Amino acid sequence: MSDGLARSSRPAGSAAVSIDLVLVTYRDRRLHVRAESGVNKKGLMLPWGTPARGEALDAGAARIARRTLGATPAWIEQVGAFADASAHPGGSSLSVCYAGLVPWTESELWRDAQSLTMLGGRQRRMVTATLAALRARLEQAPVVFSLLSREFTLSELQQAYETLLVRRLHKASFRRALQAAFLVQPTGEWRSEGRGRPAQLYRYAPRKRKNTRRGVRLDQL
Amino acid sequence: MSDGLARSSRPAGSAAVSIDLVLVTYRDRRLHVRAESGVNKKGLMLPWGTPARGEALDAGAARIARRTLGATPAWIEQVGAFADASAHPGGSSLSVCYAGLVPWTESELWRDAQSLTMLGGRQRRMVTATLAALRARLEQAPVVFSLLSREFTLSELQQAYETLLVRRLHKASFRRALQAAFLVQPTGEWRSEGRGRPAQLYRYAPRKRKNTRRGVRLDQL
DNA sequence: GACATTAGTCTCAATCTGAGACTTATTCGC
DNA sequence: GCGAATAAGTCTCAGATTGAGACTAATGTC
Repeated sequence: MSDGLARSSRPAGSAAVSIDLVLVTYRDRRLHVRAESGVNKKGLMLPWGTPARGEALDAGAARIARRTLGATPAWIEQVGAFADASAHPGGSSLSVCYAGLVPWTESELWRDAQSLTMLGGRQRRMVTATLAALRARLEQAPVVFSLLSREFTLSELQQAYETLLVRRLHKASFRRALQAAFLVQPTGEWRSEGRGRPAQLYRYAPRKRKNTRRGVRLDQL
Repeated sequence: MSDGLARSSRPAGSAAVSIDLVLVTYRDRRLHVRAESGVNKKGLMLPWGTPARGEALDAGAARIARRTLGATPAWIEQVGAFADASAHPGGSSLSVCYAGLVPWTESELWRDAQSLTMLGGRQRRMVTATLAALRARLEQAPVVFSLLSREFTLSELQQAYETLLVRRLHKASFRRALQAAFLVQPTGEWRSEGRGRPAQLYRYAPRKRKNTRRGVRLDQL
């Protein structure tokens, strides 16, 4: 039973619609999500808005993202529609959730993705669904590269993958796969991060390569 | 610019919402989608409905699927929300699309998934998105098994995979992978399909097995 | 009974993978 | 300045995985 739908005085099939964003960034082995304090200072809420007249959903999501971040996310994609009983900060009964990925920028508004218990039920579910969707999409779209700044070290890249996958990867294998996929290009510059040998900087620069279609994987079913 | 939204006289952010189903089945190396003739006998339309008061989206989709098929689909999952300018048979401005998978049953209403040009623009996009989503989900959820009847031969199973992936698979490799994944169980019965050696019948019966986590695949990026 | 047809199996070479050790380059503590 | 600590980047190797293609098995057709 959807409180939102029941509460409204609209005809059945008509609903107050919101567009909600899960803006994700990565830093230091942690994912962060943009959230600010809620309507009446109680709890937190995700950035959200309402589709303008005649505005497509994607365009609306991009607009709200720009309003929130001051820039368009490196990657944005719809996660799905959510309409459960739990309340929405704007009182909408149906929310279309979008994931937006951006490189880290300094801000108070990033919250650790783990500790988002202060979100409302619907928005909390959206965060969970978004993170699951990102993990599932990892191998099909440049999700991880959208989370990093334009130049990054291979260790950073690997750590970002490890964070999203919640498991460790083998260094040599990871780099071998990366090399075989022609995904990155060294910039020629190096970054010295405190102690240890300086790391080569890379840039995401995917190049065409022959389609290596392999058999189906059935082991996750 | 969304005609649907612009046309309506509702306040911004309020929209007529529909739930649209892409009911998919498989037979004989072909995918089929349920569609019937449209509102004024013009063109085709997907089964759709309107969320009931206080009804969750998933529940609504299941209800419409039952109404259409007389039974609950083997698998049902949301594909996403669609709200573009193109018209919807019910005039809704926002449609939440669900994919529903069922084994083949004889009916006039199945249309070849390729030749659905007579659908409206929005619903045509939904079909495309659904098929893409199914292909992407193939390795994470028992998509293919939901398309087949309870008992099937391994050749049928492989052909269904080949249809969804739009490429051939190697017989021995496919069976090896299947065996390693402990996904199916022979029923002990055999089916003689005209000429050729009879095939053993199998049933989908996934068994627990140790998590074989492999490195990331980067070659699809 | 020969042949076409489909199911199911087997072998083998090539490729891919993960473990772990190894080399290189830098900072830190003294 | 020097050795230890630390992190980047490379290498080797054995074992697992893969695809090609041949091979055997069981059935219907002529």
